[in-house]
Amino acid sequence: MSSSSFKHDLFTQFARIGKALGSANRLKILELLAQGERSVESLAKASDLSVANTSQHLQQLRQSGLASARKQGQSVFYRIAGNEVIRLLDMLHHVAEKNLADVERLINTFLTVRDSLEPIPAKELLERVRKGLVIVLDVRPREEFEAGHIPNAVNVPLEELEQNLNEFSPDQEVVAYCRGPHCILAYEAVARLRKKGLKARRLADGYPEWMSAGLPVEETK
Amino acid sequence: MSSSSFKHDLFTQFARIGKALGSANRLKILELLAQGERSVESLAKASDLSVANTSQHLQQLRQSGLASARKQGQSVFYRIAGNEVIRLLDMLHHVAEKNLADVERLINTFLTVRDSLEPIPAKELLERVRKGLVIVLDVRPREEFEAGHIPNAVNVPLEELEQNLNEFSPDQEVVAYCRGPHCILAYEAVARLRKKGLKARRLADGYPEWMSAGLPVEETK
DNA sequence: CTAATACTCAATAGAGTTCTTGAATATAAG
DNA sequence: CTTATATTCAAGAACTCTATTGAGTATTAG
Repeated sequence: MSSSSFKHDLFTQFARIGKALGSANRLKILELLAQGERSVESLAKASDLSVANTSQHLQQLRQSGLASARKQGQSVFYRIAGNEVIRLLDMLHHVAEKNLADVERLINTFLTVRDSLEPIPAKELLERVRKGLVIVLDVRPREEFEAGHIPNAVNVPLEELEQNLNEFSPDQEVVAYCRGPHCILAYEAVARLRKKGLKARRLADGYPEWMSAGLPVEETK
Repeated sequence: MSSSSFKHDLFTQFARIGKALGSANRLKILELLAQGERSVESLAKASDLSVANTSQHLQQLRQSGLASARKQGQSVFYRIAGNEVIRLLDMLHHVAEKNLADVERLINTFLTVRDSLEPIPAKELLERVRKGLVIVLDVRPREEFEAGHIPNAVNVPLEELEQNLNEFSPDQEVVAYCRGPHCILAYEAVARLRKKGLKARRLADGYPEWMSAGLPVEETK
């Protein structure tokens, strides 16, 4: 059957992508790329790898169709190849949270206070926003925020959160969200806010889910 | 920052799943599992690997949370860990089709006749079914078919297609579908039908998309 | 033109993965 | 109790992947 060779070739191609997802360092880099375009050096610094090593990982990501690159001057800027890659990463997180006991444990121990950990559902958030009870924090990159966000949300990309921590009052509850329901940015924002003694929670879903649930949306023009 | 160790641990866990997806043979096995529960020996035969090797791959799939197992008598039956795994695989196919030129080329050369290759959109199919112009072929496993399918569709799981090829008349157009829009089962069904000289096309989307588009659905009780 | 910067390339040691082989274990059948 | 069947385990050869090192290339700044 000639189909078996076709199938084998096809699976070999799929495996290229799988392989690219099979290294913690590469996933770390992808996560950074998902926050926006970045140069090799900046990625190397942020992921704590040597420049040469980072460059090699980036080339693998490019060859497996997960990232693409643009040269400007002496710098090369890499970015996520498309939205489908972000959805693939989200599914990866989802499967990990659901099927790997270690992951659930990790997340729980990191977010220390167990009982206030529950993510807030979209509908509940909407009511509380209307009543002015919570500040909604959007930790996605600026461009994504501007393309559409939850009404009255404040945009503080994760990188800038540290510098803006003082802007939040300790009495006000903060609800953070980002892309998917498994987006690590939101987890991390919550963790950092809590460390500063703030009341912080996560939105149960991310922006795509909010949008496709038909909930109100605001755009920056 | 203690968060960096947390993040590293988390990515290491995610990478376990990535690694599991990073082998053509393991993906082949997963694809078989996606068609239904199977024993180690049967998987070994179907994927043309030694039993010991298959067993090792299956253990990796289990440890990475992609598959689970059940022992019955002297056999061990493995199955896909959950629906989220099927969606993960679908996203993997999607990214591959979209971002790897090799994959598009492969699919096109396999489905030989380029001009009749276009998948049929859901709405068009619905009309043609009403007029009795096409046979709709559901190649998913029996249980999934019974849980819900396109009205008047015929269920022939891919494994049984070869034996039932004579049931189709050469004048009747056949439209095959399965799970997601990137499900390989449908591609393969179309290829096999065409090889027999039948007029075969693929539905542009899979059953989940058909359902969530609010199109009519039939159940076997 | 020279130096500095940003990145890639090539070679390589060490670690990890794959597949094979043969033995070990568990269950069922005679 | 013995044998057959289905699966797993363990060890090892061949191969692939990762991170490091130092050199090489391209672009900009002085």
